[in-house]
Amino acid sequence: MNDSVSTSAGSVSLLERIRTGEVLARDCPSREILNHVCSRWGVLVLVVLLDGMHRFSELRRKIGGVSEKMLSQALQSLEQDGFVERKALPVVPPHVEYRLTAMGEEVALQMDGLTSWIEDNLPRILAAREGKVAVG
Amino acid sequence: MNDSVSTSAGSVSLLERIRTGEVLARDCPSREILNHVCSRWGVLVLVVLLDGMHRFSELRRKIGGVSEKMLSQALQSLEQDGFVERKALPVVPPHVEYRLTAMGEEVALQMDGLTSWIEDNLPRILAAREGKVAVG
DNA sequence: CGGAATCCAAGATGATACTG
DNA sequence: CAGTATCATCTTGGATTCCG
Repeated sequence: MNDSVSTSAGSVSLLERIRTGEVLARDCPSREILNHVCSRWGVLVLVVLLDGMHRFSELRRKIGGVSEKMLSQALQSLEQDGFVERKALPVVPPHVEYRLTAMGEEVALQMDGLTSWIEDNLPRILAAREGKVAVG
Repeated sequence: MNDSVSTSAGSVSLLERIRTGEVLARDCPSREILNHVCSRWGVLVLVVLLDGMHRFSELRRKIGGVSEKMLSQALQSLEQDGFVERKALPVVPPHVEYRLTAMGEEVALQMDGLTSWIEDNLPRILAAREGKVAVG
């Protein structure tokens, strides 16, 4: 369905709203970016890369449970969005380095704030959950 | 090994050992919480509720593109984690209110930081993308 | 080593219809 | 109004295999 916009005589066009980057608008490109950085593996990649350059297999080892395919996919999304820089050295065996761009470090700090908060408050959260679902 | 530090927290420098802690462990419950608040609709629900109490259909109207089912599901996850409080008034027609708990407001602030950053930097991000995906 | 390609299972998502 | 139930579909995720 169409959502709000253009109510009064004021000519607030859809394009203008999109240009300002409204995550609540279904057609805004920011939704896609949000999904990339918030994706199951994307957020973890960002947090790990805050620690500096990593090679593919280092990332894979640090991020518990990620498959090669998913890691590769997450890295590609983040690289396309300009958050991660990929440098492949022309050697044998292959040597590829991943690191955050300046912009990537900014988002990564946001995600680190989130993951840190969750880790710090995990006991509180789990306690709240027990009180809700336990009844059975 | 690198960091065997776990929950002592407090005196450990953030930038020195960028938490390779809980969220990176595949079996840690924090992963599930992370996925709830980072889910496609969960993050938007949190951000909207930062504005105060909302009814179901108000949320649905504000969050462009969400279906009833997905909104309902996101709200249930967030309620279970103790981030959202649901109050159903016994009237006809039904009247249900959703609002953030104290804990929910804390996470919501984190997510708001993220979404705001994305909105503010969308032009930069899209520009970076153009340079990558565009013509070969 | 660092992927890409393929196949398949599982889960997310959405439109529709229905209920209290 | 605020959901739930159902079914069809699209996307994720993982294991395997192959390549430079």
